[in-house]
Amino acid sequence: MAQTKKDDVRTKIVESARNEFQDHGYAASTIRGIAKRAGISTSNVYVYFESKLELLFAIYDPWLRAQILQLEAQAAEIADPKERLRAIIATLWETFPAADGGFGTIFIEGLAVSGREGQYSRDLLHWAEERLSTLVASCVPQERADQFSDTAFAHILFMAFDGFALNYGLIGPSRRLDRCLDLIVDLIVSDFET
Amino acid sequence: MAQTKKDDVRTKIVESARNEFQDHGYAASTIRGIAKRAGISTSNVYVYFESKLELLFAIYDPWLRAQILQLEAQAAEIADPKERLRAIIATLWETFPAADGGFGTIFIEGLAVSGREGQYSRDLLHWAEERLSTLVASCVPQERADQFSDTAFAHILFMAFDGFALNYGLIGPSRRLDRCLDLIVDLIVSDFET
DNA sequence: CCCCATAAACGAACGTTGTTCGTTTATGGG
DNA sequence: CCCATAAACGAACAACGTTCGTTTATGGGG
Repeated sequence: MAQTKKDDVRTKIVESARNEFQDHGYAASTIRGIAKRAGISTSNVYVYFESKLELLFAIYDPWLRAQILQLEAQAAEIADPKERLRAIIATLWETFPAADGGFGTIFIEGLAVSGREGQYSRDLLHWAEERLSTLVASCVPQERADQFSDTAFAHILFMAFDGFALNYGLIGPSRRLDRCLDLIVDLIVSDFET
Repeated sequence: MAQTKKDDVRTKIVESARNEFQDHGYAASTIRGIAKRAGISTSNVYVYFESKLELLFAIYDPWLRAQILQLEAQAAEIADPKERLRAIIATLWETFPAADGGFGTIFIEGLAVSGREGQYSRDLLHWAEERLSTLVASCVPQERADQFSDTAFAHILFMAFDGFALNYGLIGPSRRLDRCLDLIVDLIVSDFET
């Protein structure tokens, strides 16, 4: 009966927004800039996305899920549990904040700026913590398995990810991160060494 | 030779800003609202503070320092090391984000929104981590003292504080926090029990 | 004690922003 | 081949942080 929403327009908006966010961060990116880069009018963006924040989620959700799945694949190839655990946490605290132009950082920025509606990100966070928890459990010595039977540790890791991502955006790569990784890994699998 | 900046005007601005931030958060607070509440004109705020972000720092810096000093006093009265450690981390992850209308949360929000100039907050973060590190060291068993001789653990605690503060602002108090506290404390002083 | 240079204080304005509105234009089912 | 419908558009709205030009109060020098 009328025009229909076109997948290629939606894709163009998403791609344009991803580039703008990576170039300028969330707050400094404008809907006008995103629309211009996509080759459409400013107001037409709102035909496809309700708000700037929803646009960010549309990019971040699949991005994080892909990152987690990729992390699982990489971890599976590391035989030593201690080494594997270190790689997992290093990915979360070091790689993610810096990856793809600091995208982890940009999402945290967007959440802090626009957010007052937790429900959006809650499902994603739970999913990610569940996967991360399973991953961590595979690195923990048997006698401590019961301590890691729920998602509490993964929750702590993710909360700290928020902090590292924020700091990465404000200051840049942390020089103390290696020491933090050594410490947290030692706290968990030190029994293997002694 | 002319009018001088008046301490009571400056104080009124700070008090007004503190109330506005607590009522509406950082991004939703306006300079106009702060000025009106302080009983002065909008532009006069800029005679006393360079920007909205600097105004936030002027409030947050002494606030955090006072909170840390108060934490030190409270911790000193807890004899049992394990209990003391739990109280310290609980204060950082649970009390701080919620205290004074979520002020810890509001600062993280402000940093994420306006921040591109890490130097401002860097000194404060280092100071806080130094104090926190000393505090934590007093709870750690002797045989693990070398692991806690630097600020790495305090840094992790603060990074996670960022996450908990952010989540408190977006979702509200975490129900899983007790489990996280149990876990992190057990990881550090479990030797005392077994 | 009285100026007056100076800077606080002010109202208006600037340049942006995210978002909405009214209109035009393209299109897919009858 | 229509035409109701919704995509697409340009202009406008309301609100923001910040700046500007002017007015007004004041503290040190005569």
